[in-house]
Amino acid sequence: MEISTATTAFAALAQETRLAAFRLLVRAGPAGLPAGEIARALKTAPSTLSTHLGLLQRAGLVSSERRSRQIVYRADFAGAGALMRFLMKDCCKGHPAVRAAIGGEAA
Amino acid sequence: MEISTATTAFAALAQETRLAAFRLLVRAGPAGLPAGEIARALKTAPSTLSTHLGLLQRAGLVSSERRSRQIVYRADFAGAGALMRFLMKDCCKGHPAVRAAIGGEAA
DNA sequence: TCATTATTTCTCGAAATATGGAAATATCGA
DNA sequence: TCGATATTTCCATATTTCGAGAAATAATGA
Repeated sequence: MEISTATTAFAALAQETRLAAFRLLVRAGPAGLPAGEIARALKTAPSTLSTHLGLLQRAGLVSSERRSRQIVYRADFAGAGALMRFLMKDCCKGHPAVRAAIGGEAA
Repeated sequence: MEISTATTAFAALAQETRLAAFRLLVRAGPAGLPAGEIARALKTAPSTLSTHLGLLQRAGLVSSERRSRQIVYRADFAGAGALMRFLMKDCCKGHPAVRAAIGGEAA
C-alpha cells in the first residue's frame, strides 16, 4: 500500500459524520444501508452526506451499488483491514507484550 | 472512546509525515527514537516535525520522555489498539468471512 | 555564567476541506 | 410522459491545516 493511499483513508475517517457513517456500515454488515437511511440516522443533509460517502468510497473504505432508486453503501472490510495492517506493519517483533497491548483489554 | 477522540487520532494519521513518523516508531518498538533522529530519517525541519509529534501525542498515539537533552518518542500501542477496536466495534457478528477479511491475508 | 546542542512555540500566507441550498440526474409507477 | 422519490453535482462561504523561519525553552559541560 502506498503511503498516500493510507493518508487518504485516514483523512476519510478524520471527520465525525464520516466516521459515524463508516461505523454504522460496519455494524450493518454485508447487507449495507441506503444513503438516505444513513443521512436520516446521522441527521445530516443529503447533499452533505453524499459528499462524505463519495469521499469514503474514493478512499476504499466503502462500496456502493444502486438498488432501484436507492444506492446501498457497504463497508469495505478488506480495505479497512489492509489499512490497519499497513499502520502496524513490522510491529511487535520479539515484543509479545506490545502485541498484547494492541489486541488488548478495554474497548 | 468518544468519537471526537477517534477523529482526532485519525486526523493525526492523515498526513504523510506524521504517518511515516508513527510507522517508524512502530518499527522502533518500545525503545522509541529521539525527535532529532526522526526528523533526520524523514528529512523534515525540526520545527515542523515537532509540531507533528506534538499532534500525534495529543491524539494519544505516541508518548514522549526526556532523556537528557533529547526527547524520546515511542508509539503508544495501547492507544493505537483502542483506535482500531473502536473503528471495528460490533463488526462481523455472525460473519466469519468478514472477520477474515480484516485479519486477512496480504499486507 | 556562557556557549552549545536539542527541541518546542509562535506566526502567517497558501492551500485544502466542510457545509448545505439549488439544480441536475436516475428510477419508478401510473 | 408526468410526478414523486432518491441521490448526486455544483457552487459560495467559512473554517481548518500545512510548512518552516525566528525566537524561546531546556539541559549539559566548561
